[in-house]
Amino acid sequence: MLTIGKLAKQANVSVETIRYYQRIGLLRTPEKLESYRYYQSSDLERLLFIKRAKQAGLQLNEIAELLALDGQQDKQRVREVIKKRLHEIQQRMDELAHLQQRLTQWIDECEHSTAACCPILQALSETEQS
Amino acid sequence: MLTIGKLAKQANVSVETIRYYQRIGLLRTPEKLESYRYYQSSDLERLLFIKRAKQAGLQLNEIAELLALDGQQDKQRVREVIKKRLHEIQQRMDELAHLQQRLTQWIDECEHSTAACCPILQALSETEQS
DNA sequence: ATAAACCCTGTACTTGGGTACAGAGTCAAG
DNA sequence: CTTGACTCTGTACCCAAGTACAGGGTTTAT
Repeated sequence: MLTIGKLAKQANVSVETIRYYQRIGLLRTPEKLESYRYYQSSDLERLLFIKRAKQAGLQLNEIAELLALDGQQDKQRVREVIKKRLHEIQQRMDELAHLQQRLTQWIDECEHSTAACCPILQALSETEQS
Repeated sequence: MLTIGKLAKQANVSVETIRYYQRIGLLRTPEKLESYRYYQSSDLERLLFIKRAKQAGLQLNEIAELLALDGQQDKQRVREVIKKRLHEIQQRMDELAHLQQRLTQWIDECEHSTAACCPILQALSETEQS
């Protein structure tokens, strides 16, 4: 008899996480059997699917979509979901690269400047709009 | 007489944003003068500093630290703040690069596979722990 | 038989950076 | 002297993905 605590232990997630997934409709909430709810191995499999997909960088709403697709062999749609995520990842990486470049340049300038006042603070205080 | 609305317009931020910065202690809240609060050019400068630092990818708590340092010529500490941010950016980029690699590989496999069932869903359903 | 360990529901809190009101007071232009 | 645009304080809400209880009931191990 798989209670929620044992299910949590087997998937190595917290009970609260499972309840959260239930709240957002990602996992079913089984009927009560004498005041407790009992789970099946299919619930564990689904939970493990979610865990792996999360580790792969997917968001819960995307995982929900994949789970809805599962079993329908809709390869096209699966790829679309993944490609959308890839696009977002690429965008975020581009942004971060820009920030990195700017900050690195500042550090550089600051390290090689002989000015008493830090050029970083100077740059941030300059009144011209970029 | 610079009221909050005019200050907001000059810095091109919303009134609510200014009030938020006041709430978290990033901007001062001037005394009331006959029921309204009036601002000075130093408040505008500080607000613009915040805006620029934000554009440069710094977080508000880091900006608060820089503002506390400002005028003290503490170049060392300024660099430390920026370097810490750079480190976090690098970590996040590494994470994203990993996710990107994994998802790209999956897309590839899925596109070249002739299996009826999508290999992505397969991978996510496999019971072995990574 | 009792206490620890578990389960239930429901609600509030977290982070970061704000946004969105409500309800009341005030200022300025026509 | 009114009306519309502003300001004030205070509170609630947004996103994502949970975490953290409180205050009950239940089951299991000793």
